Amino acid sequence: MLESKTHEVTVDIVIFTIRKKKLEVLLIQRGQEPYKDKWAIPGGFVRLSENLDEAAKRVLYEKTHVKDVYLEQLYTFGDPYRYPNARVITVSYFALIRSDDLKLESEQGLNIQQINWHSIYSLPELAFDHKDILSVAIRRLRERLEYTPIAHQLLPKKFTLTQLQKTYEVILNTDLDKRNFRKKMISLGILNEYEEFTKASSKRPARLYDFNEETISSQSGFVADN
Amino acid sequence: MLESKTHEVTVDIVIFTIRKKKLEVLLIQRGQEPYKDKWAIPGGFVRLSENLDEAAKRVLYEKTHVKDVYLEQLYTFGDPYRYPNARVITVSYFALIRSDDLKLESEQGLNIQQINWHSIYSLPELAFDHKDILSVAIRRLRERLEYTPIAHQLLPKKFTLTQLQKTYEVILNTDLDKRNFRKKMISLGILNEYEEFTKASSKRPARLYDFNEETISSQSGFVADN
DNA sequence: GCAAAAGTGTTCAATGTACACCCATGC
DNA sequence: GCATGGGTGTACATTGAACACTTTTGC
Repeated sequence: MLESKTHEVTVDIVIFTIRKKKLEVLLIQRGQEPYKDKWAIPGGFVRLSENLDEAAKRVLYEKTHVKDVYLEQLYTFGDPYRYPNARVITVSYFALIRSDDLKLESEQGLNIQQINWHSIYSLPELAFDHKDILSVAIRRLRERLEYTPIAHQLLPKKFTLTQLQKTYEVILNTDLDKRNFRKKMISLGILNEYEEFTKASSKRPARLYDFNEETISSQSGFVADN
Repeated sequence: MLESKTHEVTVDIVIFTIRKKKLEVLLIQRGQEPYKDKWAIPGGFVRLSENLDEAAKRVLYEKTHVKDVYLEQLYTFGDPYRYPNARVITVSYFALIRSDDLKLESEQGLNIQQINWHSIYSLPELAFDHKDILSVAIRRLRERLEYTPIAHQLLPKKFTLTQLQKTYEVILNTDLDKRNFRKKMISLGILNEYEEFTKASSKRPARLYDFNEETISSQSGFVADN
């Protein structure tokens, strides 16, 4: 029934970004069987010489050419039938990137048919058990957002409180109260406030902030980042 | 440097209990190299025919002869050098059992040298990266305790609020206020109150409670339990 | 002067924390 | 009657939620 005699181990990486005011995930359309033409979370085999975080980092780089991003291990999927005709155990990760850091499509080269962002609310049919992986990823992302400053991974170095709030709203898929949100963020003491302002677009300039350093570095309980 | 050409996949299971008013973990003393005589978390290879939860359940059963316990996947460790001369990727789990469900030592048979409970505060030297696995497990256990009724896995079917509180205190390694603890637990609405009382040991009898069914079954977000 | 987004405080409810005494039983 | 653990309530501080108007700018 199973053709392979060994376990193969892959990493699959759920790559999130915010684009067009939506939470989107990067998917690749498969060029061959199984699940030809279905969309899949980017992944690849773990090499014998690398650890899991390194494998995830490498695969992420191969697919997106971005480095230095938030990467966190999620969960390991190993149902014997998740992958037809082989025993493939996959260690899933999630990553956050700024979508404009990524020069998609263009230099992606040859045999990848399609690589594209998809809103998490209108997903195509996914290959394998990737729907499960994605739902674990979304849950974890939202959890992290509440307790850690990961939002900084999706924002420019300096940002306005409104930008920050929009990021939270998009990820959590709710509206937040402006005053309460600002009060909360400021009281957390994780932001630096600058005397710089957006120079404007026909409205009142907004003050710029960033996350302070200690906050960012302490965020990584189980993060492979560097 | 690495002898193996393939990944081997194991599950390692951090098995907790409360014994002698301490949080303890089940360890096995290794009989051969590598790490001969060092203590290790129980584990075993994942068979091609079984999924990860099943593998964990099986290994747990083989080592302890207990079934129907709380089991939750923790994290996957895959450093190429974590296991000498082989590439062994391990999916870690944690489990909770009532220590008196386990008839240790006796019928454990032949070639296991030693299997024993160890307080998490006075651990022997551990093999491999098992210290890391254990610290992830402890963190996760404490997290779960705050949000889910896993404590019922460590208690008799019916228990007193004092027993419940002691369980929390031992796991969290803090003292809790009796009145606040009771108020909190009762206000959560997850307990059933009985008209039964401990018949006593020279003090006032205590009322018995249990966790209500829905609570217990909904606890398993990512639990392999049955 | 007006459109558009930035910025700001108070009230109320809910939740968490600190804390000390009486109760029921077995001996 | 006393030792042992069981059981209970109140006051205060902290946190989260609801809510509307003024400010600054570019045009």
